[in-house]
Amino acid sequence: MQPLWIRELHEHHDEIVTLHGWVHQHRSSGKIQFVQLRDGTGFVQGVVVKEEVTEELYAKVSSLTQETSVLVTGLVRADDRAPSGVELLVKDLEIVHKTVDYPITPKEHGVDFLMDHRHLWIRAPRQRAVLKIRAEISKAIRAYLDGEGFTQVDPPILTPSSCEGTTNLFHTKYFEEDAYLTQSGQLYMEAAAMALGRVYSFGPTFRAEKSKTRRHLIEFWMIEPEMAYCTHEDSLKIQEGLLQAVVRHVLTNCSLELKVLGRDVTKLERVLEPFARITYDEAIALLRQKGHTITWGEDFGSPDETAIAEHFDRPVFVERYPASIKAFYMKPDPARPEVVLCADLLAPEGYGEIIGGSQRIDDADLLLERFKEHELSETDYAWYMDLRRYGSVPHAGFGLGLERTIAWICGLEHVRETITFPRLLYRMYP
RNA sequence: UCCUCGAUAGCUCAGCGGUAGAGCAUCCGGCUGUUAACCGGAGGGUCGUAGGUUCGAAUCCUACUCGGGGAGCCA
Repeated sequence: MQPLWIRELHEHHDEIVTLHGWVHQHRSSGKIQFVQLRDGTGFVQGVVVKEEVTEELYAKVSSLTQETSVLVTGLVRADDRAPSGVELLVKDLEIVHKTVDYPITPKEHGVDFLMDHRHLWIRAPRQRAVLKIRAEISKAIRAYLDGEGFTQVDPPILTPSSCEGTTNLFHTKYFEEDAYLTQSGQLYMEAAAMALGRVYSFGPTFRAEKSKTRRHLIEFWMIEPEMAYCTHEDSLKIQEGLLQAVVRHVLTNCSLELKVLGRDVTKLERVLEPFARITYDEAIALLRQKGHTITWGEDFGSPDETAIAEHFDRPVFVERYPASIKAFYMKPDPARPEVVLCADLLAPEGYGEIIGGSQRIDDADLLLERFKEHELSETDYAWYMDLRRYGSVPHAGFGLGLERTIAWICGLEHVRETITFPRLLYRMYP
């Protein structure tokens, strides 16, 4: 008999079917046994009644251990007493591989232990739910951007130098030359936008920072859209539309997973309303009002960002920062050159910055000036200057942090659970 | 790099100067509707490592190792 997936069971009530999967849990009550079976698509309970099966089958089921892989044949029937509403009355069972001493028991475990067993931990219902939602979020991001006329472009991962010149990069050799793992594909995406109009990258990014907080990974994924003939305002509309589409997609397609995670969906539903917006100036005033000591021209610290985000029940754009604390390529506000046309999007509930974006400098002379101010090599960036020499246009773009977005939507304590095998400070195993 | 907390049974922890404990997991027995099942029994430990104080150290002190949370940096 061709095995079915558990997610297909609802179409096979009162039929004899075969499932293939793993024993998630096993309970015995003397003359009746319950086997929780999982196959990656869902969970279902198998029931074995002693007086209805052979002694041999009953004994075989008695010997089942957690995570033993099995083929199970039985009758599908609805039963309110079963956790999923449907259960399988077991008629036959074949052990594919017997598991002995599975390390992750159905009790509490510490983070260190779980991370050491990440390759097994991902089998747990909560972890499965997060990875499932991650895949759906990725899908929704691509669907939205593709629908808005974007083309996916893949920038290089090995780069000759830093894109923004600030953070520490992972160093490696490129034959005789020095090379670094990318920390952002943005500069390349600007070139791609001039070729294809609207583009986005979707890939891994590396930061060799010794960050050790719930919001940081050493290796994480970023989506970097870049748009030609686009202003700061246009970019904010795309950012808002993108996140709303993502949240809407998750709410409609992942309700089971959100339930497993215990996520308060009313907080997510609020995201479908227009986002809050505040300028850097207003944010400084707000922080001083809340008792933070900060003066105009200083960058926000982590506690500052949290305080701003907590003030709103939706994501909030903080825009127009002082030019002096932002990246060299950001375009000054023509009405107020001391600030730049940029915005960071802070997620609600303390999940921090999930988007950073700006309109880029399109004037060659101004960009050259910025190179000098930041002591950047004109020869290294000659190709980037070319974009302002040959048909320069107003353009803007942003970077969306995938893992922070997932952590926020799933309501997780830490970004490390949003990726299958997180690369963390002092942790590269497994 | 800095601040802070921690390391005791396979796992989660209690014990905080006087012979090493519990729950879960494992094994054995019982139970016909379990939902992290329940009930009874058994096995299981150089208390992270190295020094020091003390009649006596898991417990106090020092250093180191490993890890958690945070700062800075950022998505």
